[in-house]
This record gives sequence, C-alpha cells and structure tokens, in this order.
Amino acid sequence: MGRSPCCDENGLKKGPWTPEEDQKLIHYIEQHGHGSWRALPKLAGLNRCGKSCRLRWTNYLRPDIKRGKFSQEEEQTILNLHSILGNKWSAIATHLPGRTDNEIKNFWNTHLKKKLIQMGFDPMTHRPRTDLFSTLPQLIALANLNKELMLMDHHHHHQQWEDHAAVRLQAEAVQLAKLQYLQYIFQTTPTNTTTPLLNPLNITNNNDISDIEAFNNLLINNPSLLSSQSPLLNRENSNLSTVTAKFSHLESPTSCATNNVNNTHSTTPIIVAPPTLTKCLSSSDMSQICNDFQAFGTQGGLDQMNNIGKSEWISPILSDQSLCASAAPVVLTITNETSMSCNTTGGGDACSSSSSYGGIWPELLLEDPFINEIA
DNA sequence: AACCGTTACAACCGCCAGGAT
DNA sequence: CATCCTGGCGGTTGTAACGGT
Repeated sequence: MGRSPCCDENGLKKGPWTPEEDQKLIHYIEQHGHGSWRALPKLAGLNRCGKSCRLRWTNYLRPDIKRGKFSQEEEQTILNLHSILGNKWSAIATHLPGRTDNEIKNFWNTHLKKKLIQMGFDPMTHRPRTDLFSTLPQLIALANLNKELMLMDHHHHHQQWEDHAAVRLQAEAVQLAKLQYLQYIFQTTPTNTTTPLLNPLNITNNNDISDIEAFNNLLINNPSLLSSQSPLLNRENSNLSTVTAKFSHLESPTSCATNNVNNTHSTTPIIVAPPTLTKCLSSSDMSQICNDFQAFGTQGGLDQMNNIGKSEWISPILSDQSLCASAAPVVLTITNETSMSCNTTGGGDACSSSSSYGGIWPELLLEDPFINEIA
C-alpha cells in the first residue's frame, strides 16, 4: 500500500553526484539504456535510488543537453510561452531543444521573474502591475489633501514638514504615472517601426522584451525625459498632449497651489490608458466607450460607480479583447467639474503588429473609492 | 582574512496520472 | 474495480560560488 519511499531507506546516497557516480551512470545507460529506473542503480553499481538516477540523467548527463547561458531568442521564447502556458515547464521545454524543464524553471525563477517585476509586470499574468499604479489616486488625493490642509492653516510654520512631504509625494506620484504611461505607449507601439514617440530618442521599436528593457533603462537613467519639457510628453496633437496638460497641472506646486486657493475643487486625478483600450478600437467602439464613461459623468454616475462591482460597470466593449480596428490609445480624465472625458487621437496600425511583449492593462482604476472622493 | 548577504542551480520532495496486474 | 508501480511534473530546498564590507 502507498508509495514506496524514495531514497530515505537502506542507506541510499543523497546529495550531489560525484564524477565517479556520473561515469557509472553514463556508462550503464550507453551500454544498456536506462530500462527500469528502479532496477538501474543496482545494475549500474550505484548506491542511489532510481529516481535520483533518472533526474541526474535527464537534467544533467543526457548528451543532448545544451548548457550555457540562454540566448535572447530562447529568453523571448520562454517569456512568450510562459505568458500562454504558465508554469508548464515541461511543455515550455519541448519548444527549446536541449533545455530541460528544470533549467528553464531555474532560469525563470532567478532571472526572468525578477526582470519582469523590475519592468513593472506581474510575472504570473505578464500584465503591468496594478499594485503600484493603483496607489496613484491615493497618493494624489493624499498630496492634495495635505496641501489643502496646509493652505487652510497657512500661517502655521509647523506645517512646513507636511508641505514638503506633500509636494514630494505628489511629485513622485506624477513621475510614476508618467513612467507607467510611457511604458504603456511604448509597449503598444507597432512593431518594427520608428514612431513619432520614439523619434526624439532615435529608437526603432521591435517591441520585444529587450526593447522594453532598454526603453525602461533609458527612462530611469534620464529623468529629463519625464520632465515637462520632455519631447516624449509634449508632442503636439498627440495622444500624449492631453495627459501632458494634466501632468503639468499637477506637477507644478505653484500652479497647483494657485488652483487650490482659487478653487478648492480643482484637484484633477488622472486615469491613464485604461486596460483593454490598449487593444485596437474602431471609431464606433470609441464612441460607445466615451458614451459609457460619460454616463458616469454625473455625481449619480460616480455614486453608481462606487456602489456596484466593477464587473458590472465596465463596458462590455472594454472587456472584449477581440476588438481590433484602429489603434487609439485613450486617456480618461476626471475633471474638476466631476465630469469624465475621453480623449483619443492618433489611430494607426498597432493591430497589425504581431504579438509581441505588449502588456495588457488588466484593470481599470476607477473602482477606487478615492476617485469618488477626489472627484 | 573573516563575515555576511545574495545568486545560481543541482537535487530533492510530494503529488499525480496512467498503465499493469 | 481496486491496488500497485512507475515516470513525470512543479514547487522547494540546500549549498557552492560570488561580491561587498
């Protein structure tokens, strides 16, 4: 009854294999094949269990195993397959000749997973992470709340620390939003093209992971690219211009303060690049989406949004990932008039791009109660 | 040189599916 | 049908190597 113990009885050896043991195993299998793994150790003169022998052979000693570093192509293949198959290491390994499931699994756990996390992707879903980004409304709300409190208590010098903290928090939030947005634009850029977005950087985007990585490094190493003067964020008539205006509104402490003094309802939370809108949408689809969101443009709509589950209020169109007509990245904003607007320009042919490492924005951020409060 | 934290990866463990009896 | 056995799989652990202090 039950399973027989593996190596824990009869003094069978465990742990790392010695060269002598390896030679015995190789020699036996070359002569006789492995046959029954259970019987093999005795026949080969090894004080190991069959399972240990099988693993040593299949993961290490097999002659057709390719050793050494994974190539860019192999890395890309693993990423693509993992996004489809998940942790099906053996299935992934069948597409990588000479690589074992164990090797791929290790490579994933030690390299690729961390790389994805660093790039802002959830390693399991391969989608941009929302944990960081979803805190943006809170950060902005908190920053603005602090600022308003500060202004109400204008003459109290002990508020200086909070003042500094609020401005810093707000600046960080805006930087984060910019970074995420630029990553999004980059990842949804058609493959093998040099786009207006990338022109200022003289980058041709093949839209694979190395490009995204290079782009991220570029952004991280060149903070000026996120400044209000950045060519990336200031292209005229671009889908970025709307968000640029909103960013500049938020990022300038002076203008913010002025606005808040004159109009205490002028906080302007940003919702950038909704998830499935990264898919391609026809103009009629876009109209529908705009209408859907306009429906929330009233206080009643916002209340409704706050009271029902997101699956109920997200437009069916938004969750239909099969839609594909013309590329139109979208910026949704909630304005100080508590209306929600929808801005899309550009179009293009992103749909024709072969599947690359384009992240899909997983969730809208609108369900956050803070949005209601801020708006 | 010693210590410590991190990384990389070989190896093990437990579970499961499927075939044999 | 029930039980057993085997091989395969994915998750986890152990440890050598490495780099920084």
